[in-house]
Amino acid sequence: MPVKLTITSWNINSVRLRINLVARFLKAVRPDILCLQETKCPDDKFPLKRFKRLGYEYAALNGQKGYHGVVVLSRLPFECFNVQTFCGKADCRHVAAEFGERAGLRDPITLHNFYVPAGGDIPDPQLNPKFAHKLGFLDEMRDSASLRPRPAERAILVGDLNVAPLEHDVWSHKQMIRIVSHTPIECDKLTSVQKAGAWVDSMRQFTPEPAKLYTWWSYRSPDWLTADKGRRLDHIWTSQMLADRVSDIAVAKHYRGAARPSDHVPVTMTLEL
DNA sequence: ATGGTCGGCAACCGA
Repeated sequence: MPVKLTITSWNINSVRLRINLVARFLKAVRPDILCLQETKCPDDKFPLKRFKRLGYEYAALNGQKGYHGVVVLSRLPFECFNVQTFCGKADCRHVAAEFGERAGLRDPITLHNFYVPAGGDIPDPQLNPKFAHKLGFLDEMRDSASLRPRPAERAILVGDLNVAPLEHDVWSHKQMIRIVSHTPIECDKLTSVQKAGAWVDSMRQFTPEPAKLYTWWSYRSPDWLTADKGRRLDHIWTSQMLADRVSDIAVAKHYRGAARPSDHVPVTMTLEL
């Protein structure tokens, strides 16, 4: 009996400010699991009750005051969750939840939710410590044993990875090549993370190049829709084992046009298990 | 070539 599982990743840029927008999305799409980034909310102030009322009873929280913050919210119970830190910082940029028997799964699935550092404006690690941090973070991801699923393992990695690695993940490869998020060094490092864990890029499985594919449009462009100078900063990867179980990827671009939107839009994956 | 806009949180930092 095939079982459908849907997972959404969304950089919400303050979960408290946009709780009504999130609620609207959940009522419309009803994903089984919602992974948020940039919640900007300490765990003791997280609007758990609102999510419970919406049907999302289970939460794996990793938040902090003011900056960063990730969470996995779920309608299905998970077995356990854990967090990883990177670059010797306490930043809340990762949480992983293990879905298994309690969620009705015979074979368990590990779900990683990431918020990779944006890296500042100057694409030189010598001049810009924020860019150095981003590169170091990607190196640690590449080297992390928990991000290298065994061939038989079922794992998913989602999040705002803050890198648009492919030529058609940006509106103009030529004009973006010196802009942080699309410089060769960070694109190569993200590809190394992917290679090290043999991860499959689900979004590009469904929309191969040369089709343009974006998940983010800058707040600084009032005509974001017509200019359409987007970037694919958000990603959904699966382990080899799950790659042929992905039946759909949906980028909900219209949420960028909402009142007081996030600059990122939700990306939803459907799995047939 | 430059500046354009957000959110948190209360002067700027991070994006």
